[in-house]
Amino acid sequence: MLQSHQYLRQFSIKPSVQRSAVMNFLMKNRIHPTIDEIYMALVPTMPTLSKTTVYNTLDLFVEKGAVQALVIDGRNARYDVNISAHGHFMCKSCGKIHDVFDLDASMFKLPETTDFKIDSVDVSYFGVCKSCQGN
Amino acid sequence: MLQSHQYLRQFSIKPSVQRSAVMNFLMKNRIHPTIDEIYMALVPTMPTLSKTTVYNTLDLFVEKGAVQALVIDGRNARYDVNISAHGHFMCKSCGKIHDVFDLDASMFKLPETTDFKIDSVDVSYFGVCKSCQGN
DNA sequence: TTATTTATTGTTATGATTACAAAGATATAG
DNA sequence: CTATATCTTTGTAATCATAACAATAAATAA
Ligand SMILES: [Mn+2]
Ligand SMILES: [Mn+2]
Ligand SMILES: [Zn+2]
Ligand SMILES: [Zn+2]
Repeated sequence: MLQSHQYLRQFSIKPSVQRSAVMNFLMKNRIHPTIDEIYMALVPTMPTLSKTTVYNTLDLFVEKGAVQALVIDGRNARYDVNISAHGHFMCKSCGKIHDVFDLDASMFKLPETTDFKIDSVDVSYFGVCKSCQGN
Repeated sequence: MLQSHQYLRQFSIKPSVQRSAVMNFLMKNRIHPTIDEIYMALVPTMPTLSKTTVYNTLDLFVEKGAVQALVIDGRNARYDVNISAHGHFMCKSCGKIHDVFDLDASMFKLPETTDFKIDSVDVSYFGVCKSCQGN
């Protein structure tokens, strides 16, 4: 499997200890985590880690195109190391965010409107996930 | 043109003075405003208006289905009285949000995945708008 | 080594949203 | 009409995510 520091170099990001740790977490926990979730997961083994560094790191990753930021959650920014075109589903009940891969590729085509220079597309679904439907 | 208080009654919302004013603003200013923009626009002519009331009012409108909340802006919630299926474009430079109507209807069809009970779909584009491309 | 750049940290500020209780307005029963 | 219950608005305070900023530390270049 591709190591986090190798992946970072592909995007011209110098792999510091903190950056590698954040990227490693993203690669192994593909749950679209928030800044706080990343920080809370890493700080036990990196006691000097600052949340500011997590913010800086993710901003850099997005700027360099190594991860994508999701705006599906109105409250927090969420991050996805899978930068391929795919949709997301957010459960209104448990808040978990799932990938939606079975979308037609045309979903991510740009519309005919030429007034805008479009860089990225977000396709977001909202509803109730399987395990929450029982409640 | 449909009056705001008539529109509210269609969604079983009692039209108080504040609610009608907020809805009237949304109907006449289809710019996907934030809570703060709505409050700032109304408070000069309604000096006792509370921002809490604007929050409560928009929450009620969304709950009753009279407006849709957009998550395209990571910072603020934005509201749209146009509840038909259409996409949005956000300019990274000026922050303005434009409607994208020329999307195929299939964009808003639900995917084959049956594990999720899907209530709504958001299609959001990000980039630079025409007038900001000159800079 | 020394100077310069880059990365990380901690503190503080800002701004959006929520929680909650009090006050005011409206509707309804008697 | 008047009392009572319900709905609506208001104000304050708390919470929480994020940004700004300066100080420290580490890495790199000269
Ligand atoms: Mn994903
Ligand atoms: Mn719109
Ligand atoms: Zn769920
Ligand atoms: Zn613009």
